[in-house]
Amino acid sequence: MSEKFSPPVDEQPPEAAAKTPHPGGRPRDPEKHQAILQAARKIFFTKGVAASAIEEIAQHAGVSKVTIYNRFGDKPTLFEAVVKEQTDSMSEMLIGKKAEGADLKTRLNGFGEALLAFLFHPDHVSMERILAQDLAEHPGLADRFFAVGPGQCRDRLSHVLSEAAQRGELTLDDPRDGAEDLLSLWKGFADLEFRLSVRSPPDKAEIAERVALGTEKFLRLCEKAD
Amino acid sequence: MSEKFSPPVDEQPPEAAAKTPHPGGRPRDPEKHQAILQAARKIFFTKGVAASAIEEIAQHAGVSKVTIYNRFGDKPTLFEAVVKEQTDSMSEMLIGKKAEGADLKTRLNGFGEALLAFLFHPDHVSMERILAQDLAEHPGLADRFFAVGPGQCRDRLSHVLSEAAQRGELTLDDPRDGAEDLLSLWKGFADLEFRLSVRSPPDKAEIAERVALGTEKFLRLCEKAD
DNA sequence: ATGATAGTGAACGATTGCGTTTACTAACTA
DNA sequence: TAGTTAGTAAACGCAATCGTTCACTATCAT
Repeated sequence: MSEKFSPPVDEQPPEAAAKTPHPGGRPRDPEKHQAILQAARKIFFTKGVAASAIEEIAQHAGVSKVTIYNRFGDKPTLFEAVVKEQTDSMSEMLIGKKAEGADLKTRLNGFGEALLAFLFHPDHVSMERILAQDLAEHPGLADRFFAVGPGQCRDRLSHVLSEAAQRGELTLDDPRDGAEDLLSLWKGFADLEFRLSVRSPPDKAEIAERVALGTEKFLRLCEKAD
Repeated sequence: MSEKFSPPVDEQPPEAAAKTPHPGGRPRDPEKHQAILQAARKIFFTKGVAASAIEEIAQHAGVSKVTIYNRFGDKPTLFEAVVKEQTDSMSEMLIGKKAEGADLKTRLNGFGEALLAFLFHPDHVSMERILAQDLAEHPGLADRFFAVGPGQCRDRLSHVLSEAAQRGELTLDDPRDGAEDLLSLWKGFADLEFRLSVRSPPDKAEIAERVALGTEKFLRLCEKAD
């Protein structure tokens, strides 16, 4: 695997795109880019990186194998592009859900439901599986992924709790530990079951129920923690 | 991968071993069997099944490649043998720790420490990583592994809690849910960090601290749950 | 000693899949 | 129309690895 987490070689900064529009010649088909990433995600996350053949991805994307190599240059680089796309969408989701609402419980539930819907999505479960393997082989990547993924997620929740504590809405020793506890209660045993393919992905209702129960337990825990 | 979870073809029932001792000919070297499994575990759990070469395992075990094929016949079968060995040792551990002790907290802590020491061991973390990938491809295996692994673990803890509830040592709606909560609090965020190779495995002291904190929170939760 | 099984080392055929090259067509600019 | 880039299809060289076979040695029971 590669040692970097960088974008594909051909990717241009959004602003530079205007400066270097079409130096002449046939323009790239933007749909192909998406098609490749989509197919790569599906294949990579299903069979694992090592077991995935570039040619299969090409075929699945309706694209020539050479096109993939021209655009991404490498198998590891293609994989990193897929991972980056996924983590970006997670960041977007976390920003989108500002955890607004009337009381604390409602706010937490909103945050938790959005988060679990993302974490328990088959695509994400698969990615975590594959990525864990990859990170074990390349320790350098682990911290970088963790920072933009689970770490960011915990910190954001921790911030929500911290604010609530300042407003006197709950008592809390350490917002960071609190966030970890809340996340653990939300995910619970189901997390393991999804990862091991014992259960099929949950629907909205099941997620809402999990989150509600978890939030309730967490708040009960805080009341007694003063 | 293979579709079954059965022992290697050559394995004999323990009793039959006396009946069919040595029909003549050179006896098998029992040390080689262990050496192969040990090497296979190391290689499989480090690089993944697909990326592991039988020849490397053979070399690492100080054994000829043909010997492996003669004994296990197949790569998937070898992998299954390794997994079986691991789950067996987990069952042993769970039976060994009967969760005995003076008060409930001590008993739970004893159980939790033994369990986490096993779950957070690098070998087990690696196996769960690799296995998750394999189970995703072969759903039939998932339930069978879950039953002898995490499922058994949860049920055993659930039983401990249930008994305690009957003795009036704690109040509990559903021992099964309680067990899941307690497990979640014990594992916490650290579980994810180990799986993603962000943190190195914990020592006894760290485990004991995690477990103590988790147990405390859980018991606090139960007191308020009546 | 004889026959049988276990084990080794080396070579083999077959397959797979990476990444490249070649020759060709398609789309766009000047 | 000429020049340039994007894309395709097919074939190639190359390395890895599976699972097998062969010839040979080692270790046991009778």
